[in-house]
Amino acid sequence: MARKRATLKDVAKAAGVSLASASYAVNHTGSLGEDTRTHILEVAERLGYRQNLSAKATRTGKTGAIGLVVPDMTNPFFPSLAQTVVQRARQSGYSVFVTDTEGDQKQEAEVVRQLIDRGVDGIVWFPVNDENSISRIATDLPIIVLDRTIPGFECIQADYAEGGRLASDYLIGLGHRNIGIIAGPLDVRSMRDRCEAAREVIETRGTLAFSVENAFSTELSHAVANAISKREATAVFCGSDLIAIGVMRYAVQQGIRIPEDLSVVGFDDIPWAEYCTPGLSTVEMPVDEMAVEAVDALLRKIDGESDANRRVLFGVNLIERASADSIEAIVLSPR
Amino acid sequence: MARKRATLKDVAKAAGVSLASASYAVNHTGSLGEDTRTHILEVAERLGYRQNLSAKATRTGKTGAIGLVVPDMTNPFFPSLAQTVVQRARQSGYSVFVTDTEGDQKQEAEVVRQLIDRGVDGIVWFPVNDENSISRIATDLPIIVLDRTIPGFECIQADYAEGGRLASDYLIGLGHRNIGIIAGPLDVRSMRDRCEAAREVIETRGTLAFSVENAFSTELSHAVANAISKREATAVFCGSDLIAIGVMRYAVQQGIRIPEDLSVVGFDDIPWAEYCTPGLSTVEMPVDEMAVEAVDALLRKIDGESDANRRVLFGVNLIERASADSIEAIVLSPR
DNA sequence: CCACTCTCCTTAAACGATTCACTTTCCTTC
DNA sequence: GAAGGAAAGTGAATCGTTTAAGGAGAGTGG
Repeated sequence: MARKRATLKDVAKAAGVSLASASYAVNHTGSLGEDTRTHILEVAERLGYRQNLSAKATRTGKTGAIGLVVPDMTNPFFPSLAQTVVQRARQSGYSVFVTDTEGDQKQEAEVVRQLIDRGVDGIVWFPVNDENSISRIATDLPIIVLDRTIPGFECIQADYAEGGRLASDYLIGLGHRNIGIIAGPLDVRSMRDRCEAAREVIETRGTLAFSVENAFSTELSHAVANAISKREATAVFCGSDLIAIGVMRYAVQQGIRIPEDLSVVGFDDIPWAEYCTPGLSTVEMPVDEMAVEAVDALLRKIDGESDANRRVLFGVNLIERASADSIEAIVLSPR
Repeated sequence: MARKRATLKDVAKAAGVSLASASYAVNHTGSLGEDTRTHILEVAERLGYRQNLSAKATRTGKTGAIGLVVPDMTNPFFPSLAQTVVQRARQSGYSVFVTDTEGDQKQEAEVVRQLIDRGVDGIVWFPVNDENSISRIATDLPIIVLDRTIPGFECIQADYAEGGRLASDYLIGLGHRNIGIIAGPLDVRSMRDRCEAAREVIETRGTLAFSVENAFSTELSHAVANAISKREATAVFCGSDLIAIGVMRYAVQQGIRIPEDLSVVGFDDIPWAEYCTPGLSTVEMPVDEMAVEAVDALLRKIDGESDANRRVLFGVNLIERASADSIEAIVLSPR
C-alpha cells in the first residue's frame, strides 16, 4: 500500500490521451472536447490524482503561496488577523506562511528573505514601525502593507486620527477635563496620528495632564507608572489596549479604582478588552475586513492589476464598556 | 533593473564549471576541490544566486516545509505555541504553514488535505479531540500529535493527571472541602485525565460539590452558571484557564467575590491568567518545550528515524496567584 | 473538389534544479 | 613501469508539470 502518488502521466496513460490533454483537463484550460475532458477528470478522480504544486511552481514561476509577516503573534492583536488572512487566502487557493519577527525590526529583512527564497508570490506585511527595512531585499515583489505607512507600497489602514478624536471626545463628554495620554511607540505613525488627534481635542476642550510613552506591552515604564501614581488626571487615553490593561492593573495595585478614580480608554479592541475587569472601553477597528482587503489587494497585485501607492482607509468605532465613567458618578461615589 | 533571478546554470557558466559542480558546491555535497568550491560560491554570491526551492522540491520530493494544524488561533493558548514551532522550524531551515480549523473537527481533513497538496514534509497536529479525522487522507506522512492521544502517531503530552492532582491538592491544602469541577469538553482525553485525577483527590479528601462540562470558552453553559450561582462549593477546579476566566467573570457579576467567596484554579497558564484580576492560579505546562520537542521529533521522523508510537510526557507545575485563597481567610473576611 | 477555417488533440521543449554513472588526472605501491 | 585507487569534475537523465506550435479531420463556401 501507500503506492506512489499518481502523476499526470499516469492519468494521461490511463485515460488514453496525451500528457498535454491531461494537463488541460485538470486545469480547465485549453480547448478540449466536453466528453474527453470529463473522461480525463473521471480517471484522475479514480486514480486519486493530485497536482504536484512544486512541479507546477517550477514551471510557472508561481507557487500559490503568500507570506504574512507580523511583529508578534503573542500580541493578542494579531492572531485573529492571521486567522482571517489564512482563511481568505485559502478561499482563493493560496496557502500562507505565517511568520513573526518577535517585535524586532532587525528580523524583518531576514524573515522576508526567507519568504522570498520560498518563492512566495507576495507578502502581507505588518511592519514593526514605519521604516522600510526590506528595501534592498524585496524589489518588485507584490507587497501590501498593513497599518503602517511606507512609501512605495499599497497601504491599508484605519482612521487612527478619528479614533483618537472619538476616544477623547468621549472622555470629555463624560465630564473629564484633566486627561492624560499614554502613547505607544511614537515611531509608528498610526500611533502618532491617534495620539496627536487626542491631544488636540484634549487641549482645546480641557487640559492635557501628561503625555508619556510606553512599549506595546502591559509592562509599564517608570515614567508611565509615575504619571499614574500622581493622580493628576481623572482619565487617560491609552494608545493601545495592551497598555490600557497594564495601566488598569497598576492602578488597582496602587489603590486607584477604575473607573471611580480613573477612567481609561484604550485602542484596538483586542479580545482581552472585553474580558478584563472592568471591561475596557476602547476604539475598535475592523481588523477582519482589513485583513480580507489586504489579501484581496495582494492577489489583485499578483494578477498584475497594479494599483501602486493606493491607500485604503477603514472607519473606526468607539466601544463603551466599564473602564470609563462620567465624572459625576465619580464625585458621587463613596471614597 | 530587477533582472531575472540568477539560476544555477548562470552560476555554472560564470564560474566556468559544469551544472553538476555548481549544484554540488551550493549544497556542500559531492566531491569538489576546496578551491573550485569556494570559487563557485564566490561567483554565486556575486550573482546573488538563490536556490529555487520549488525546483529543488520537484526533483527531491522534499519541500522543506511543514504544516502546523491547531484548533483555533484566537484561543490564547495557541499563538505562543505557533510562534515557537515556526521559530524552531526556521532554525532547521524549514518553513511552516500555520492553519487552524476554527475549532471544527470537520475542517481538519480538508486542511490536512491542502497541506498534503502543498507537499509538506510533515505535520505537527494539535487535534480538536482524540478522533483520527484524517485517517484516510494522511497515510505514511510523518505526523506528530500534540496534547491528544491518537493511536498510531507519536504523541507529545503533558502530565495532565498530575496537574489535576496538583490543583486539587492545593485547594484541599487551603482548607477547602466542598469543591466543584468545571471540565472542558470531555471527549478529549487530556481533559478527562486532569478532571478524573482531580475528582479522585477531592472525593477522598473532601466532597465533590458538582461536576459540570463547558466548551473551551469564556462563555458558560447554563449548567455551569447554575452550579456557580448555588454557591455550594467554596472552590472550583476548572479544566482550562479560558473557562476559569469565564467563571470569575460570571461570579463577579453575581456578587460572588474571588477569592473570598470562591477560590478558582485553572489549567494551561495562558497569558491572560497573569493579567486578569485577580491573577488566576493555574497549572502550567511547558508549552514551548513541547513545541520544540514536536518539531524536533517531526524532523527526526522526516529523516527516517521512525520512533512510531513514542509517547513523550512533560511535567507540569502549579502557579499560585490570587484567585485561590485559604478557607480561614475566607471566614475572617468581612461579608 | 479545392481551399479554408474550426475544433480537438498531440508532440516536444522548457522550468531549475539533483544525482548517478562515468571519465580524466594524479598519486601510491609493488 | 604497470596496476590500482582515490579525488575532482562532467554529461545527461530525470522530477512532474505547462504551453507554444503544429497536425488531423470535419464542416463550409465558392
